[in-house]
Amino acid sequence: MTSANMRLTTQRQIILEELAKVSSHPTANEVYDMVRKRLPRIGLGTIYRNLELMAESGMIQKLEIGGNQKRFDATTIPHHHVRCAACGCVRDVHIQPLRQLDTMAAEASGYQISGHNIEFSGYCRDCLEKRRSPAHNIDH
Amino acid sequence: MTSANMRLTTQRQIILEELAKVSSHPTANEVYDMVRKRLPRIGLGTIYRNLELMAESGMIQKLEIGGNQKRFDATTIPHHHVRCAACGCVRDVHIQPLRQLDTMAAEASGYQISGHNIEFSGYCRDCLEKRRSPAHNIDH
DNA sequence: TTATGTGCAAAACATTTGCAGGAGT
DNA sequence: ACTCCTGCAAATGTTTTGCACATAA
Repeated sequence: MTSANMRLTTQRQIILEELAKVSSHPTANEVYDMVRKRLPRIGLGTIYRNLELMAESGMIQKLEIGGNQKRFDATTIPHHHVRCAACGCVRDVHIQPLRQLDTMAAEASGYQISGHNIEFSGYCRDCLEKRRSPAHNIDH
Repeated sequence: MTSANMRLTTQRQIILEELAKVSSHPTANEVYDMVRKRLPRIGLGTIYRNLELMAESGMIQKLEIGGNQKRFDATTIPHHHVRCAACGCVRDVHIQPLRQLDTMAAEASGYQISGHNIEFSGYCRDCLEKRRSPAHNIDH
């Protein structure tokens, strides 16, 4: 399935619109909740099928980052991500592409390398606040 | 649970031994199959519980890389991975640590960054062979 | 002896799929 | 009209959990 012969259904338009509204890299289920407000009868299967198809045809990105669920991103510009070790939230990290990494990896592994993505881990500002606040400072 | 008060059970010893034997970054189910040859009555739940505990206590690494299953690695030395886009196999990529990446990410995101891991994608040698061989050269 | 761990089975999730009816082109 | 797509529900695959019994310390 290419975007050329993909029908422009109401469901697809709305999924894409809702995904473009947020920068939170929602899971399929979160997209379902957003879309359901406008299309109450849509099925979760439709969400999965279309997110997958859109990712394959390059309209959106499917993120394979840590955690139990896949996440989706309307942005197709290559960039990296940081995930908060405490709350699991995901945020974009735009740093300049380092193609030399691919060369190094090709030499080190013997694979033909097509690209990479970097997942940073750390703590978001909200979770840092909570850790500093005395009420929650319970280092077991 | 820390390694200090973790009992050294037969199951744990054998899981660790079997994991250390391979460099294929097995999934929990693959570890189960390896361990079952020596402990036929072990339960899959025990495998999951112990891999998780060992990862938490730093004895092994849990890899959160693309694909549907978590993978495990007896090596605790930090390193990166490459995953074959065709067959899904995972292999180590040892390149020198680039701490400047963390600095760049901290500036770009506002998070407190504790580290990163890089997942390269590409094709392994076997899959490159198959793509070149006329018998399988069926580019749809 | 006693807290921790195990095997087993059931539950909990995330995701995929089959199918009959619906809708875009 | 003729595909392709959708909603629904059931199936699949992975991981977690409750519980009675077993075992390391």
